[in-house]
Amino acid sequence: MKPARTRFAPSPTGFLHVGGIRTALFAWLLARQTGGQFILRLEDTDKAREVEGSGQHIMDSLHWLGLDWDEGLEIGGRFAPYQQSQRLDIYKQWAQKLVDKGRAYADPYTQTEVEAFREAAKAAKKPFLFRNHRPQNPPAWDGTQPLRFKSDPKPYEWHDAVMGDLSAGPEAVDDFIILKSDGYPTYNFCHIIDDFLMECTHVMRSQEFVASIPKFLNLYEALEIERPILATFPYVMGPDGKKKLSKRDGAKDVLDYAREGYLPEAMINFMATLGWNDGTEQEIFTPAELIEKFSLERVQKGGAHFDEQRLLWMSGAHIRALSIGELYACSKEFWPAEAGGYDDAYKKRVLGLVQERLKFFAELPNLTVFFFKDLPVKSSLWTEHKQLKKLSNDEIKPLLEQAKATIAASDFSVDDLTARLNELLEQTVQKPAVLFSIIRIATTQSPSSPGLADTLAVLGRKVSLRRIDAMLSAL
RNA sequence: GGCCCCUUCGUCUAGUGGUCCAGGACGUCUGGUUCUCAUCCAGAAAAUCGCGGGUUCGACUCCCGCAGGGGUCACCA
Repeated sequence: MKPARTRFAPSPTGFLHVGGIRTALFAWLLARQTGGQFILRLEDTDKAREVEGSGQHIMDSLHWLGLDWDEGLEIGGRFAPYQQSQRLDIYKQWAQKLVDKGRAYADPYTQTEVEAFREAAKAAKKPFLFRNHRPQNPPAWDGTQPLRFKSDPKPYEWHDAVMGDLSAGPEAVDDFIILKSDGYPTYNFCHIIDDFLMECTHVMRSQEFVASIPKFLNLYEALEIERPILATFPYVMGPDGKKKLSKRDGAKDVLDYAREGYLPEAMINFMATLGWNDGTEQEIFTPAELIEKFSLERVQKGGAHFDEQRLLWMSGAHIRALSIGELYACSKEFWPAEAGGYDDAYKKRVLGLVQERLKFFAELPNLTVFFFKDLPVKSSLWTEHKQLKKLSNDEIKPLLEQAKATIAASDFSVDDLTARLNELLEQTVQKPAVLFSIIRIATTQSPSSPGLADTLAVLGRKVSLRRIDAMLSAL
């Protein structure tokens, strides 16, 4: 496959959610797979909608996920600048070419007048076509009026790398504004210029643009530029309902997942398999595998719902696949405050015990506090326990005393602890559900914990016995 | 309303005329793994393949119609 030059061209109107960044991911995947380039371009031509700081926020999101770009914002490149607001002269030149060829004209109407045309069309239940109102003798363009493309309506058939063969009639082609009266170009115009100048081989974007593609096709012809490969992605849908994932319906900022301690490779895996699969039964992919196996042809045509459960499962699966060293490196910012005084070796042992129950790192404090801090005695743990609620304190106390003696005699290796605990089971003729629960609750004061012997071994003699004593005096 | 697109278990999907009374995964449920939670293992329930017509010996797969859903018809991208 020829090296692909793909691009991600967001507008700085806020944060990126999973739906938006999946588009970036697919474009990146293709560039990496073919040994091509991935370009990051900022489409900041709408000053009104621009949100301060979102350019940086978008870059942060891409950085976190490891979607690195070869040209574009921050780093520049052969076709700099990569920010459309700094390329106004370029668009003006290209627009002038169109004017010279008689393929663009000044729009003489006021916005109110155009709005009236639109209303009339709507009332007549007809699609609005500006070209039906194309002026006979448009005024000379002086830069203060919007400049419109003079279209050449005709039917089109084209191929989309994802959607397949598409077609539309001439009614899909209309005169649209290419330069606004404020001097800024519209997306419809400048993305075509930039993609051409930046030598993009593929234009990958989401579904809302399909209806405009005939217009773009018409413009490519007028500009006499070869059109790139088109690839249109379906939406990522909200968890319920039929609407696309959107900020106003609570879609999260991708960086929220970073803050909650999801692994970037898990997010990538999740996003990639939302609407794509390799045809095998493989579910878990590393980024490298994705680069190798991704293909536009296997992207679904229909929208896929965002499934939080699946994300959680996938995140846990990626966490489980990490070595302790890797896991530890990722866990740095998520430890409970009390862990500050403990050394790396201790924390790694703790991590080893919770790795298989961790779904994302923000869960770390809840899962591990008791390894760092004596928790207050919590009576509900006894009263709500299936087995223990049937026992009185007088029944529990001697068992815990015995357990204390047993544990005190141990060298606190997991094996020795296990062996002694098993002996105790026989001596007391208790079920593990009773005996182990008593010890577990006494030493952790938590509703759940890793296995008892493992937990005690990490806690150590001093802490274990201290907590048992505290429990004993509370009973 | 015109035009365009989409439609397989709750969800993500496999499936390109017979190997599919539809396979996998998430989730759910059941059981097991000496305690809890999780992991892991085993098993179960779960899709009349949107509906109706064709074509064919045979259709989830091809054709036609319909329905539902979505998109679009901005000096937003």
